[in-house]
Amino acid sequence: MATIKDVAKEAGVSISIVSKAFNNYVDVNEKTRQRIFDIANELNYTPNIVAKNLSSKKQMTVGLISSGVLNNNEKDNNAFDIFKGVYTAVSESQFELSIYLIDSLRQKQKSYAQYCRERNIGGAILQGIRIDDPYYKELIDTNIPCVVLDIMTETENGLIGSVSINNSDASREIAEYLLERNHRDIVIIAGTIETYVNTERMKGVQDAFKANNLELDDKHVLYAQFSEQEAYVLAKEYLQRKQPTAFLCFSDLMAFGVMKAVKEAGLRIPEDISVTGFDDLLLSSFTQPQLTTIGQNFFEIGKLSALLLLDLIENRMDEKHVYAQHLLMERESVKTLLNH
Amino acid sequence: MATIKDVAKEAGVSISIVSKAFNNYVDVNEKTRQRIFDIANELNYTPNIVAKNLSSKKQMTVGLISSGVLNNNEKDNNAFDIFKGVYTAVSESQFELSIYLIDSLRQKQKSYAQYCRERNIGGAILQGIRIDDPYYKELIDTNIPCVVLDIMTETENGLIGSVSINNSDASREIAEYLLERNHRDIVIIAGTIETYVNTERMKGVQDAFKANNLELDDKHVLYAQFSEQEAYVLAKEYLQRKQPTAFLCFSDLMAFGVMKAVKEAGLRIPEDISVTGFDDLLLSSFTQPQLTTIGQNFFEIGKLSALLLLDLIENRMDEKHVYAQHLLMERESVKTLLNH
DNA sequence: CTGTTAGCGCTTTCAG
DNA sequence: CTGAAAGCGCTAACAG
Repeated sequence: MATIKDVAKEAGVSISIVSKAFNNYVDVNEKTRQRIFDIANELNYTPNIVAKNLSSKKQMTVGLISSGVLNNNEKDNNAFDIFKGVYTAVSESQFELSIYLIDSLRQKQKSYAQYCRERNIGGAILQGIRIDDPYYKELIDTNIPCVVLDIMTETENGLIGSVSINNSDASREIAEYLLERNHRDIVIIAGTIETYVNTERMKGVQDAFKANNLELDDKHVLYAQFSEQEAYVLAKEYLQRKQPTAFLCFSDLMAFGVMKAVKEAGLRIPEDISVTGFDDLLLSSFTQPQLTTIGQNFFEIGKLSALLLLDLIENRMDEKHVYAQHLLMERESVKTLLNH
Repeated sequence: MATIKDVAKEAGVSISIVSKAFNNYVDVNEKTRQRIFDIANELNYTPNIVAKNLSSKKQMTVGLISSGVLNNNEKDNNAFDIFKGVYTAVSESQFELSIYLIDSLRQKQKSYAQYCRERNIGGAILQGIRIDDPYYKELIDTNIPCVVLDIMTETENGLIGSVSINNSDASREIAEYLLERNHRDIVIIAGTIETYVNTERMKGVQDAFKANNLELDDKHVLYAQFSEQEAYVLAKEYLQRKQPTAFLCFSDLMAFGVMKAVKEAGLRIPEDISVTGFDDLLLSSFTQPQLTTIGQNFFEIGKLSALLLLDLIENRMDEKHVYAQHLLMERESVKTLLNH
């Protein structure tokens, strides 16, 4: 393994010149630089990132801290798309990417701050983290720049950014979509209360109702913890008592559960009951019927968050929250009702 | 940021003792060790992995080099499962994981060997790599231990392992499955010729045919490059001339293409034509009809390959090729024909 | 333009 | 059991 020393010796210069040559310093004789490169090439030399990292006080790696991936529902590979987006953006920068997957099942989980300190991590992207996660708070309170996905942070630390779609807008759109089609008896399958995403989506629904001079009754809001199974159970229960014209679900996964319950109740979608989702999972275009839902581009979200993080690290960000685009994917699970 | 120095000073010992305490050396006074830990805790000290990596000559990180992930078909998230498996195994070891995603579209791609050298990588897992990849050859020729997935390596380097299902066995099984159901007019939708996986699967089919005293006609083998679209085109073409009783496909993706062609030809699956796949993608249980195929546990494959790599690195491997389990997933796309 | 020197934070002999 | 010292491969002043 050739080191900088070998190159320096072979080229008959000091190692600092070699270092400078490789770091594009201008004050290096062009001929010397060329000779150094030739020799480096010949020796198959390439600067050691680990050493570089240690000696330059700069932190050259960013972390992607992701919770719930390992024990995730296999139908949900959004995390993979986010990862690909992050990777793409980071690999085009000078930074290295380090990945830390958390798993509720895994005990010896170390604190995120410690994880970062150990690796000289200069900034992190947090995904799937709950706002009440103590490690999250701890990390935010360090001065490590962070970008969080799908949660809104409440600290006044200048180094926090966040990326998400505009959840309330998206939610309002899909609620209005149902309202325009004359649905009035809508059941909301919400996720986990007190979650940022849930709050925003709730707000969107309420806005849409208000805009139509309607009132959203609490009894029509069911909290299914973003779980397919839970949604299935709640919808099944509900259907034994009443039959709404539509279920508006805060995630596709929950919509799948609802669809199952509806079908088991002997009802047809969308003829008897309409269903909408949120996320646009891969499977959502393959359900029977295909699910009308809100599409998020997770690859893009990953990319945006990495870009935002790099901006934060270099202290030249314009805005701290960036919204990713969303799109109402109109498919087959909603029926237009007759106006009466 | 507390360093080892701070801890040493605070504890009134030399840094070498602190180092030893943290590395579980036995020759450290138990009381000293305890004091060091207490102080470290108090100071929020945690050893810096980068420095550790540099000073100890040992290589503490393994690489996952993965090709074709970024521009992959979105229906295919096997790479993600492999990744999760690798991550799981590596995170339970003392090693760090570094990921390198290649993309045919991406030019400034650096050689795998260089990638490893730059990061002090002590061993790598290669996924989605083609055997004729020049960088692959280069890496294999270094003495860096490697584990390759789904290809068989031909070098005599003692530090190469490989992991895959037993492709010829699996292929034979699914061919026999069709044969047992009295299919005799079978068209093989093969992948890319000269590919390890393809060769093995071909062998399996041939074995099954031979065992039944049948001959496989070259005219019944169509090479679709593992592409859904290509398979669709070839099957469509073929169906204009002849109508086999079954299509045996070397990947689920190609099976999807075939299914589309069959349906477009106005034929029913499996009533008119049976179809089988290979891989068991998530979608394969959601197609109409559900696809009978060979299931691979990619998470397990990832885990196995990481374990094998760690073994190789520590020079205590028993075998160089490990087979992962496969499973014939019997679903709805094959019909049993009447014996005549 | 180039070389010297002092680290980065840690591990690892080698003495004591 | 403990400490001093050399060094991992590189960067970054600071002189010249």
